[in-house]
Amino acid sequence: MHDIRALRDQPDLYEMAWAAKGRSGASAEAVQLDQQVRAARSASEAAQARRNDLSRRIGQAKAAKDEASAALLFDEVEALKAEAAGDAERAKAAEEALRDLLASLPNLPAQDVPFGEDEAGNVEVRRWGEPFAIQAPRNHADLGEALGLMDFEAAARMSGARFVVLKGPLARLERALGQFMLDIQTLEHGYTEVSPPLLVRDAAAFGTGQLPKFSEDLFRTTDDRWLIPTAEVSLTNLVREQILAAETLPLRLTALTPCFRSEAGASGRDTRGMIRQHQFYKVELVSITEPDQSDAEHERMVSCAEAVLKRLDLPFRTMLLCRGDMGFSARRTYDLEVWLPSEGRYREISSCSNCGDFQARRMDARTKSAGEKGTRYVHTLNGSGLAVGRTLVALLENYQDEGGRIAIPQVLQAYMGGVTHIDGNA
RNA sequence: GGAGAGGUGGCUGAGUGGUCGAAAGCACCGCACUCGAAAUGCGGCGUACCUUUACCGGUACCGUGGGUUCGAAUCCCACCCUCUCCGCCA
Repeated sequence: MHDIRALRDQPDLYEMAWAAKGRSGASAEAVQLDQQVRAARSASEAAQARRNDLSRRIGQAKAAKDEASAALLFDEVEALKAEAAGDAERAKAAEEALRDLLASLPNLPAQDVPFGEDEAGNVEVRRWGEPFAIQAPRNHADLGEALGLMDFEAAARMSGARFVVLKGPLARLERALGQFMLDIQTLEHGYTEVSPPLLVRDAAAFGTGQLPKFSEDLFRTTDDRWLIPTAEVSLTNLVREQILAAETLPLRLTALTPCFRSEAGASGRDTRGMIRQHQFYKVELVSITEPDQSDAEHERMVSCAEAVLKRLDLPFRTMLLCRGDMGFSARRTYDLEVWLPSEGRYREISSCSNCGDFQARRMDARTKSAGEKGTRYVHTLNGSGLAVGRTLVALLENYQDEGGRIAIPQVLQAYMGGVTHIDGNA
């Protein structure tokens, strides 16, 4: 959601950002609607003020048993009614139109976000690790199926495409990864573990920016809730409609949850394997900060996500997304991309965004300092730390040997009951 | 799922059609008293938007959205939420 006053002050700034996202003219439209809103509202309020005054005098006349004066005032009010109703209706219509428009417009990128249309415009910030030399690397789906521990067909029989069944040590590896990541974020990075609802209402999905524009990406329940596409929704909405004491910030929250995505616009993409599923586990990181702290928190969050890949010794690079490739709610986003030998390229495994006050406005989440008079909107940040399914993919592919065995990184072995390799006979 | 009770300002809580943005108490802030503190006394103390250099002023808000009325915290309807009891259930 956007601050209409800020927009009023600098319409060009907004126009530039929105034009780049195909919403050219939206800024001018909002300014115009805003003028309509305020004109109609002023007229409506003036009429209402007169009506309130007359009603008050009717009350006084009645109290004084002066029925004649009351009758005169009645007529006066009656005459006002039609006029006032028209103004009120116009004000309401314009307000709704403005609200709907503003709710549909994406966040503005931060100053330092590079220009660019799409993925190609992203900027590599740093790179860590060297891709392993693997002879004729097999992809994770082939490896998993050959091991007899990954079954897409069984999943398809009961659930359809974009689901998978993991078995035995592979199922355990998924669990191990989740626990491992959660332990790092809670024990080492100070995030508080949360076990949140996976079903949320409209208002929550609106708060983080999934609604109203992206409902087709979500699954809907029969009682009109939404399955969360990421724990970002649940964790961020923890502070909705709250006024947080400044000294309690930053809030650092993490959760390991399933995520559900319809992948409506992705038909044909990544159809084979576990890269793009309707359901996957993810460890999510969310920070709630004071406005001037969010940029520093963002860098910190990225390093918290990177730490997991480093610990697993998986080569990755960190990308600063360009304007065209950023999501709806973000003002700056870093993606972590892990090396996938079978594809010979880096693929997204984490996305860390600073949303500024964009989500906070939609949720009405504010902060207040001790001596301070008013309140300010908090800043919200979210990041994957990491996507468990894709990390499993990366592990399989990067740790395979010629025989199709998978080595378990040392840091995970404790979580795997001491298992050092997965070879299918386990 | 059935039956019932209830949602009022930071908190407790009064208010069943007219000057109610809302009593009172607590909390908080200022002043007085005091060497200081406590106690006491006096005063102040909601939010958002509009207008204004400022002062003043206006509008809205008593869970949410509609409705009745000249006028709604108060009456009517729908919904949301909380609590109690019963039923069912991991």
